[in-house]
Amino acid sequence: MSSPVTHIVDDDPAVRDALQWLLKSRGVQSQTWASAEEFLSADSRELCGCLLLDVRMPGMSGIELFDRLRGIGCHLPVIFLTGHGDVPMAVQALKDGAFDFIEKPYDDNALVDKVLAAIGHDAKRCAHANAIRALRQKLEQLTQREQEVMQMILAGKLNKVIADDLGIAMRTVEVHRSHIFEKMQVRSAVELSQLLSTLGG
Amino acid sequence: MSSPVTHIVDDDPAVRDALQWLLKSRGVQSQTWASAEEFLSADSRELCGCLLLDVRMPGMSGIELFDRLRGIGCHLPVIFLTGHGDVPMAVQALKDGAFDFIEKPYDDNALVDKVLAAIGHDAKRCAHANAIRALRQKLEQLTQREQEVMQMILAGKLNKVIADDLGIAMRTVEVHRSHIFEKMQVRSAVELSQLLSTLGG
DNA sequence: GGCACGTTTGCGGAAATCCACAATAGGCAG
DNA sequence: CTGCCTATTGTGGATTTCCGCAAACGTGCC
Repeated sequence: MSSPVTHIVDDDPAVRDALQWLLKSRGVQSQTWASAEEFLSADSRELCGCLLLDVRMPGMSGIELFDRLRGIGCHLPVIFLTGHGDVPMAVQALKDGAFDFIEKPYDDNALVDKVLAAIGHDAKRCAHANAIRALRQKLEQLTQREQEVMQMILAGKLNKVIADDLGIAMRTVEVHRSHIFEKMQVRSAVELSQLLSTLGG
Repeated sequence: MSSPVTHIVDDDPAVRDALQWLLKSRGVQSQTWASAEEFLSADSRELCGCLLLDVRMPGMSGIELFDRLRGIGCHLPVIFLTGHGDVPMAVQALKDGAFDFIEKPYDDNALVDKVLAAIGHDAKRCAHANAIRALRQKLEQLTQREQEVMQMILAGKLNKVIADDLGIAMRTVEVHRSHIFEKMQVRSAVELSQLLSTLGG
């Protein structure tokens, strides 16, 4: 897993530098982007850390970038920065899943605290995302037939019933079952069920 | 399950009446409370619907009431109303789990929409809470010993292992197992695992 | 054609689960 | 004291699961 990086998106070079300097002085790695469009061109789905986003920018606004990112499956925690934010905008942003919304001028310590909180939050998210990814990888190792059988196992059906439903011999179901457990690296149907339940959590 | 009610907490009788009238005209049941203290004395944990809360009130503020309610296990969705809200306050409220934050003067249609959204949201929460309650009720039917055995079943242990760990005969474990399935109304360890996984979801 | 892989099936046995019938023992309420 | 609940154990059998050994068939690749 990559180390957390705070991505700063602001059209003003002075602001970018000030933020980067502030974060660096507290030991927080950061990377700057001069526009929403620039950041969008990066592969943001793989990133870990957080996103410091100026609301008002020429071209694409921070809000719009936020929406776009969510649309393409990037769930990096976003902290908005704005010079003249109004309550409805802040409320909407947070309801849409923004992590925080800060008005300029900001307090250095408060901002760093929020960034650290966002990074901490994202660490959990990334860990969970990695667990999900590993699980999907295992699931993809299963053949079509094995996935069918697995569903029926999770439905609590006995091998005999599964065999009847699929119109195959019980022995075949047993073989599939064995392969499923092996590939999923579990030793019982209960473990399998618990492993899969982490997906829908 | 009780039908949803919007609880209005505001010290100004005119505001309370206006809100109640507005909601009634849209078919939304409501109940008014003249102060935070008054609402706190109600058994708010059993309520379904939402909470319209004035931020600034004599005595306990809306924000403080909100915190208190969360503290005592009331998770009714809260919509704050404020005459002169600032961004930091709105942000903090939403981060603490408030459902919405509206500035006065409010738009009637927008407010009703938000109330309806909150009520819809709470319907799901109540349904889930009821499921949890039913599950807890079943769990409480289990004796101490049965709960121990259940944990070990969920850990994927075989009856033989459970018997060894508890220092009792395998037959006894089988009896417990049977009782557990009966009381929890499931027919296999897999179903049990899935039933319990709804708790941690 | 040969080879790998997936799906299928059978045989037979070890191990585990499920269950009815039966019984002992302690705690607790009426 | 009696009845109910809980925990415990045993016997014996039906059912199910788990697994090694063996093999047949089709698809797709080299």
